[in-house]
Amino acid sequence: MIRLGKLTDYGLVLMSHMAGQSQAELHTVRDLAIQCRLPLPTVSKLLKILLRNGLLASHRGTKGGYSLAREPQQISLAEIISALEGPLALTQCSSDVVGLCDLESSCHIKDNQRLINQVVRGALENVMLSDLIRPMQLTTIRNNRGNLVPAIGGVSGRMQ
Amino acid sequence: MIRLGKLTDYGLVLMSHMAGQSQAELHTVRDLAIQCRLPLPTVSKLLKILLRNGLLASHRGTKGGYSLAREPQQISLAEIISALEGPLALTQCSSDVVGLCDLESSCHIKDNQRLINQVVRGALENVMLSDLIRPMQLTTIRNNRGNLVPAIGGVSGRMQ
DNA sequence: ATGAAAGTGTACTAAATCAGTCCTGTATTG
DNA sequence: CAATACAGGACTGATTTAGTACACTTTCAT
Repeated sequence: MIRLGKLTDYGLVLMSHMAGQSQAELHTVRDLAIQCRLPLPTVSKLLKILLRNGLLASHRGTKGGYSLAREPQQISLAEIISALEGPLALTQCSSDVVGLCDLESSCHIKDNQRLINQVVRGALENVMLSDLIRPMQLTTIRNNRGNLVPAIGGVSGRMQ
Repeated sequence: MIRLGKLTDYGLVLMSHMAGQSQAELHTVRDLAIQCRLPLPTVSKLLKILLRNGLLASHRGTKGGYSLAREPQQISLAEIISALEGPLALTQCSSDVVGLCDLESSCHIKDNQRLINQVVRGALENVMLSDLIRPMQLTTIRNNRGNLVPAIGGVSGRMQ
């Protein structure tokens, strides 16, 4: 359905791992690689990307390492995923040149892409990193059309 | 954010085009290719896939062609996208072999992937093909956590 | 001070995936 | 039965992704 790259997958593993421990704790690339069973250079690469996108904080030198920039419940999957998948958004419209698509009025495609993107992003913005490290349950709510939409519900029921 | 392949994009163009006309109308590959300005073999390939997934009906022989299998408001983007993107779901977990990820209890990754997938799919299941062929507006609703979630609202306001 | 530990940035290569094309076959109509 | 149009699968080239390597900077401890 939605294809997350392997690297993104690894990124989620790493972030989840760090989220499972005290936020301030520093994790070296080496430790993370060992603990998460991932190749070290790859882990390094991922952490750099996550750092650049403001999801991690780093400390250099001996005793250095990475830590989460914010608390797990303040970091959404949308952030992690878009950091790692790049800001690619959807495929560029069939043609960036205008006037090729001469249908009467159709080809709202570009708008639609933006829309689809927003819908998906919205869904992912509501799943937090903290949701990944404890039992979850998927509940449903009704949208303004009356259809059921899946939503995350923590075990502690923060319903309103 | 989410990468739809070029082919999927084309597929949406084709489906939208057909949705813009009476449902029963037959469209030949050739006509669709010309009208949508897409290469004919590619259109052919896409229609075959959409057919196999039950989104189109086909009629062979002279005067044959393709038509929508259902009404546009009965076909969700989730169906179209997953038909074209394949049932790939998310990347297979880092290892299909168990016992490699030896963290205390972490690595709910597999579950999480399923969850993320469900959330995204849920969002896309509520955007219908018919939504793509007329002005739309994106509204928001609150989920059970109190966060705002984007949702599709047709111009005719089918709020409840 | 100095050296070891650890992050930072960039560039490159191999592998996997995707887009696009072609060809051969089958069904339907007139 | 011939023309039209769908059906299925195989193949190729290009793009993207994964993975790796290396040269550099910062920090800490002795």
